[in-house]
Amino acid sequence: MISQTEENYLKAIFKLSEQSDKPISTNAVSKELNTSAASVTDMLIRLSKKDLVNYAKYKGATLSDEGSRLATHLVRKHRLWEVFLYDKLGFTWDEVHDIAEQMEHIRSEQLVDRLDDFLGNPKFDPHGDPIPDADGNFAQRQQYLLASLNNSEVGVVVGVQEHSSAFLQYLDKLELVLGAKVQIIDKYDYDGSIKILLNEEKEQIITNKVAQNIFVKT
Amino acid sequence: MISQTEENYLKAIFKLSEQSDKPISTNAVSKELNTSAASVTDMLIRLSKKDLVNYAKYKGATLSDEGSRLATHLVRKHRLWEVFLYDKLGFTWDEVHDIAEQMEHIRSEQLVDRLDDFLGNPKFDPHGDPIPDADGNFAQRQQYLLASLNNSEVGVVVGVQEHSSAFLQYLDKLELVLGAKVQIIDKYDYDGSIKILLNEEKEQIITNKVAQNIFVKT
DNA sequence: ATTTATTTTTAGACTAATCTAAATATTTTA
DNA sequence: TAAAATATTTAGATTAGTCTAAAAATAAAT
Ligand SMILES: [Mn+2]
Ligand SMILES: [Mn+2]
Ligand SMILES: [Mn+2]
Ligand SMILES: [Mn+2]
Repeated sequence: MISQTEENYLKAIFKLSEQSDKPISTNAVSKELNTSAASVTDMLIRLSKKDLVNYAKYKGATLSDEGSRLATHLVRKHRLWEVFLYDKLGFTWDEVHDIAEQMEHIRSEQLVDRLDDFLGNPKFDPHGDPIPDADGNFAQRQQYLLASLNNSEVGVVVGVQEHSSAFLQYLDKLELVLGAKVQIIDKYDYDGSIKILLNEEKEQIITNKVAQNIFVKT
Repeated sequence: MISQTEENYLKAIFKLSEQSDKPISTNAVSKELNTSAASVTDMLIRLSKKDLVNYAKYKGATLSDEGSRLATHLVRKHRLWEVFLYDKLGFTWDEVHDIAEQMEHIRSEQLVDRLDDFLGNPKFDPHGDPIPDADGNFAQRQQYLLASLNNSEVGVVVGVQEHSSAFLQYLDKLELVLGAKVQIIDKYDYDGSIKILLNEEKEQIITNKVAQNIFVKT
């Protein structure tokens, strides 16, 4: 049996592994989970005894096949619950994550699969992140950073890089939500800010920081 | 903050308190939760330090007002999730309890209240047990044991006393489910078994043990 | 009213998960 | 490449929750 705490460590390592190919350092995990580095070392030793991570002293950790499978399943549950909260209960996209953090730990294969069907087998969660299927396969999609588009190019918002409530609420204010159509009018070298045409009707300027955290498909 | 384990103890004491007015003994809790009596003593001391139970050595425990409030809220969550699993995901009444045991610990006031609305503010769960509202008030209903009806009396099944999967699955086979209409044809003193007319069409004999575990309204 | 049986508490130990402080490795910088 | 800075591990402690075995209290039976 694997504990909720162990699950959280696996998920953290999984998340960090998406951002880099190298083994994940003790400190990276410690920062991600707000625990001490000492605690992380302890846990990595425990997880490697269970063959869920490959760990070598001072060398960091990677997920084993089984660890990876478990982490992917957690991500599946997390994102399906986010869809449930958003689609069925009317929560906003900045509210769903914290509740899903709890719900992802519910153990019942039947529950996950029935939930998936109940929700219409969604392929993406409310933040545009892909939902792995029962076999752990993610839907892949070409997506670019909004900041990388050139003048006059058009994109549709399909995801976010940042997931903080503050950022998501700010996007609501800017009306830069999933599905929004964005055309690049001009890019200003001075501070990297970008003038866009939003949904073919409204021009506005967004900062580079915002544009660096939005994914679009073209 | 209260832990999941503490929540389970509160719920156990709450459940046992429904069956008797006296303080709940250490052994009763230990039996209910499958833990040692020593563990229960430890926990009762901890819970009484948090003013969630009133506990005196060798005298058993009762819930404080706050403990009772928390336990009722857990029951509310448990039964709402059972309705969700039954109504929305198509689980059977013998499957919902175990999953709800996990889901009842999810912490979010908003979630509970939105779920309640989503489900149409149900007053009873799939076993016919009343669901407390947000203020902790239960819908009360006159209900009798099927075994207590007299010859020719009619009742509608509205609940069960036993909640074991074995019993619930057996009731499915007998078609003695919630809503079934039952008329007493004859009661046999020899072994207490009862001949009933089910849904105005089928006669069958049920054991006293079954009749003692079914609630009907008349 | 003693003795016997049962219940409950205490004593002591264990595991999971966490922390701080100190020791040791690794990496960076000069 | 030696010194300084940073990262990681070890040592030792703490808390929640659990257990078994022994001691003490309560209840039941003779
Ligand atoms: Mn999330
Ligand atoms: Mn998400
Ligand atoms: Mn139940
Ligand atoms: Mn129920």
